Amino acid sequence: MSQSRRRVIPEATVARLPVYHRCLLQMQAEDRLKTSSEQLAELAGVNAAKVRKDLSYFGSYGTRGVGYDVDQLLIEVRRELGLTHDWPCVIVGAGNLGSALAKFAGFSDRGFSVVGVVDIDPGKVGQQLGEVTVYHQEELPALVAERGVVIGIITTPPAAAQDAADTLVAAGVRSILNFAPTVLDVPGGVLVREVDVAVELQILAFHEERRVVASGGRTAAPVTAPSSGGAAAEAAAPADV
Amino acid sequence: MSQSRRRVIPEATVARLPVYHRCLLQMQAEDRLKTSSEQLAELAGVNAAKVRKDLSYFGSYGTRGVGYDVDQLLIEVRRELGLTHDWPCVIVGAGNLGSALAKFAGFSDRGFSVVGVVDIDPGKVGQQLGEVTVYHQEELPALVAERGVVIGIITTPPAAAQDAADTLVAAGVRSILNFAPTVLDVPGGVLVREVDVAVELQILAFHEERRVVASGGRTAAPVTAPSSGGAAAEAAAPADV
DNA sequence: GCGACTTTGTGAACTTGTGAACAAGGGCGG
DNA sequence: CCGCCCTTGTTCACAAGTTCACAAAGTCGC
Repeated sequence: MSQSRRRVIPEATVARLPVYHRCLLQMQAEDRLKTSSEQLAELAGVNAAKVRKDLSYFGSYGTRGVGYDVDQLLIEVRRELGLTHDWPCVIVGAGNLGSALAKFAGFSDRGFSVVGVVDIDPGKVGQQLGEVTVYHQEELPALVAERGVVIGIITTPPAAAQDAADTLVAAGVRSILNFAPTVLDVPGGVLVREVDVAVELQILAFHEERRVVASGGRTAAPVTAPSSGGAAAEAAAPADV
Repeated sequence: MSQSRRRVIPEATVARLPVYHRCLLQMQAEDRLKTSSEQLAELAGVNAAKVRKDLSYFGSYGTRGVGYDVDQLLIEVRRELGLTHDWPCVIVGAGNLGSALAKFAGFSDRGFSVVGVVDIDPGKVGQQLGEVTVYHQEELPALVAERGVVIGIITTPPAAAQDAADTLVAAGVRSILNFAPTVLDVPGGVLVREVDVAVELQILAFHEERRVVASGGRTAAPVTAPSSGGAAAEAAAPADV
């Protein structure tokens, strides 16, 4: 009980931890040894109080009057995010996006390794995408079992996404990152995160449209669309009207 | 005043509108004429009450006892999202991801057209990515001005992202979709949405890690990580324990 | 050593978002 | 033409998340 008392980290905080992690990595790369909630907030684009509260959820080791030790905080955040070990992922769908992600080195250095790409098209099987090989989708269960895959990334066309999800779930994968524009129907216990580029564009379009209406066609009117919905960020600088 | 009375749509609702839009498109494709908040909720993976409340914000035309007319609702949602006209976009960064997005047809049919890709690498200039040509980044202002670009999509490496954003802003773009893992510093009035694959994976990893801890290593324990942060979705089906 | 200064950690108000419950209102059968 | 039934639109209470403000706690200069 004593160890699980702090163990209720709000989702909103969880979503920000990776950003802090990234900022801390950057600081470490710049040989910065100490930092403050103020600095971290600046870099992460959030409020300083929020940073402190977020960090306090897992009992962080800052020193009052001084700040945080970059290395130590990084270790804490990394542990909290489970980045102390490697996470094997599999990509379902070897189309444009799947290929791009497979070749992309951007998250292999952050604890995630793509152990394989699968596709239902036999013509794509055997292809080499960066350092990753394309297998047939039928081999997915074997891949999951042998390589200990825990996270599945769906980059199929929407019509094939549900099937991809079913295959992943059947193979034992319970964390899915879905790039296909479909709401997946998965059994309880399976966590899905949706990333839909079109949705993001439409949200931008909404505000853009609103902007024109609100300003009567002017071009430099500041919008008032505060960050929400997970990924929005509106610059807080004073408008230069 | 009478027309701007309803004009306060919460961000959370805005983020869901594109999903409803997608579901309605699907219904229309299936020649379904009428629908209910219940059906729409099922398809969109949300609560029925939420659907009704969301739709009521822009004074929707449902009929009590009957439901919503698919075509009409689609028109309303489309207007609200500003999808009645085309949104010209430009992609900055012709790497793996930028190329994939340029070739991707997935949002051209939803009102967004990529009018060009720009890069700082002269070696990439002139390439053809699907139906889009790669230009030099210096030509971005001209592209924006001539083609009326309103949305910029950044797919550069993180180190180049801020420069890309500055270039876009200088060219007059005020809506940016940022795929680079960096928090952008933009002037007031510019809206940025961040999409970071690594962040998404890390959020999944967090819950996966937590799952192991919570269940003592069991494999089928349902997590309790309700949707939040914009893109999370946990299956609500009863766990088959 | 001691006081002033700095920055954390947190309690509490406040805002935003959600889910349930229900009254209002329109269609349909008789 | 009337009443029943169904689904919307809305209200309300609660949950989640954010921001402020300040006490606790540490360091540094003198």
